[in-house]
Amino acid sequence: MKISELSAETGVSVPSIKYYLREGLLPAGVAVATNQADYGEAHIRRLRLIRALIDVGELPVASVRNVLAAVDSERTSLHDAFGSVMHSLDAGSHVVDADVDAAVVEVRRWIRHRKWAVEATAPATRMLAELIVTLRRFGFPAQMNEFDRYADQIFPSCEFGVEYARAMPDRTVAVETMVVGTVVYERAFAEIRRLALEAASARAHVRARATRPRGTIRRSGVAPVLRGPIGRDAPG
Amino acid sequence: MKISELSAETGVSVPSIKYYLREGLLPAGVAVATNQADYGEAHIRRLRLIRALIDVGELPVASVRNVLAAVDSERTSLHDAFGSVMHSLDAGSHVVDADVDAAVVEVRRWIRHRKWAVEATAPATRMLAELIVTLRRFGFPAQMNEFDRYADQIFPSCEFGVEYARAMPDRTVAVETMVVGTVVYERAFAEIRRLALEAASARAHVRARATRPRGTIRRSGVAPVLRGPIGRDAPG
DNA sequence: CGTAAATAGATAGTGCTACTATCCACTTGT
DNA sequence: ACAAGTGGATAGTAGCACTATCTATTTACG
Repeated sequence: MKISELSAETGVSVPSIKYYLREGLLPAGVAVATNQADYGEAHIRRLRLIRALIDVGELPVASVRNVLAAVDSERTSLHDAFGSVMHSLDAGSHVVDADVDAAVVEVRRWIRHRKWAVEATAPATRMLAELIVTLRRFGFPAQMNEFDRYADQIFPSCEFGVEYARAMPDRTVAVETMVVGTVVYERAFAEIRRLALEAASARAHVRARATRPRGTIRRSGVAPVLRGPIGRDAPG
Repeated sequence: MKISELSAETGVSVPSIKYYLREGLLPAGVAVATNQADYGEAHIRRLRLIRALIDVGELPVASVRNVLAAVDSERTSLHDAFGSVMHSLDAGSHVVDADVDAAVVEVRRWIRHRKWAVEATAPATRMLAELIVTLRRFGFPAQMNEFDRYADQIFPSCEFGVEYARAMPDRTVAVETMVVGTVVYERAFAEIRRLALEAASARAHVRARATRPRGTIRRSGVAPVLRGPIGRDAPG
C-alpha cells in the first residue's frame, strides 16, 4: 500500500501521515526503493489508533508517543502496558496543595476499602483528589462514599472489557483494543451522562413550571448561545 | 477587593485576570477611579468557575465565554441555560460520514426508548454516534443496549444533581452549580473508571499468571514509559 | 509630603503545538 | 516521455492562551 492509499483508507492527509512518521508515532513502511515504501494493515490500525487518541482522548502528540511505546514494548506484560497507558492518559502538572494531599489520603483509603489493586503511583488517584477538592470549594459535600454505587456498577463492565481485550489473538491487538476501549467508552459514558442530565433537567423544568402561573418562564427550547452582558462585542 | 487580592484569593495571576477581563469572561469591577476598580465575591466565584471549565473541562476560552453568557442571560430559564452549557461543552467540528448518520438514527431511537426529553439539536447525540462508529471500526460490537444498564444507574444521580442545583437560592448560583457539577463529576467518574480498569486488569493479570509456568512474565509493577522501537531518539 | 508600588487599559510579543508547505532527487504508471 | 507521486528534509504557519510592556494615573507608606 502506498502512502496515498493509506491516506485514502484512513482519512488522514499525506502530510499528516508524514508528520506522524517523523514524530515516531507511526513506524516506517517497508522500503521498496529510495522513494517508495510499502504500508500494511498494521499501519491502518495504528493510524486509526493515533487519531482515536488525539481526537477522542484529546492526548497531545507527545503522550500518544508514550502510549504507543508502551503498546509496542514486547517485553512488557499486557497489564503493565495497560498501566503505562493509564499513566500517560492522566499525565499533567499537579498543583501543590495541602487540601489535595489530604484528599489523596481519603481516595487511597477508599481504594483500599474497595480492595482494588491500584499502583501507588497511579495518577488517577491524585486527579480524583483534585476533583474532590474542587467540588468542595464550590460547596459540594463530595464524600468518597458517594462513588460507591457507581464503582459497584462500573467494575464488572471494566472486567468484561479487560477480558474482551485479553482474548485477542495477538498481543499488540490486545493492547490496542484495551486502549481504544478505555478512551472511547470513557467518552461514550460521558456523553450518555450529558444526555441524562439534559433529560433530568427537562423533567425538573416541566415539574417546576406546573407549580407556577403560566407565562413566567420561556416556553421555547434550549436557548441559543447568546452574548450576555459580559460579551465582548455588541450583538450584531 | 483589589485585583491583586482577587489574584491572591484565587491563585490566578493578575495578567491572566486582565486577560479574562479583556476576553469578556469576567465582568469588570466597580470603577472607583480611572485606575481603580472594586471586585467582590461574585468575581471570586466566577474566576473559580472559569478555571474549572478550563482546567477540568478543558474548554477553550471561546467556549467558556459562551457558557458564561448562558449563565448570565437572566431571560433564560434554568433549564435553557443549562442546555446552552451542554451544547457549548460538546461544540466541535463534525465529520460528514454516512456511518455516523446511520448511528445518529440509532442513538435517537435509543433516547426515545429511554423516554428522555433531549433536544433534537443536542450535540451529544452526534458525538455519541461518532463514538459508536469508532468502536465498530475497531471491531467492537457496540450496540446501544449495552448502555442501558449504565443509563439506568446514572439517571437517578443526574436527577439528584439537578435538584441539588435548583435548590440554590440564587439563579446564577444555581446555574453555576449545575455547570460545575456537570463538568467536575464527569471527570471524577472517568477517573474512577480508570481506577476500576486498572484494578480489573490487575486481577486478570494475576489470574493469568497463576495458570502459566513461573517466570514467563515480568513481576515488576507498571512499566516505565519507554521509548519503544518507533521512538524518536535513542535511549539516553 | 514625597515617592515607590499598584492599577486600568491598551498594544504588542511569546511559547507552544500540530500541522502545512516547499524542496529535492528520484520512480512509477500511462 | 513525462506528469504525477514518493520519501526525506527543512522551513513556515495558524491558533491559542497567555505575558510583557507601556502610559497615565492613584494610592499606600515612611
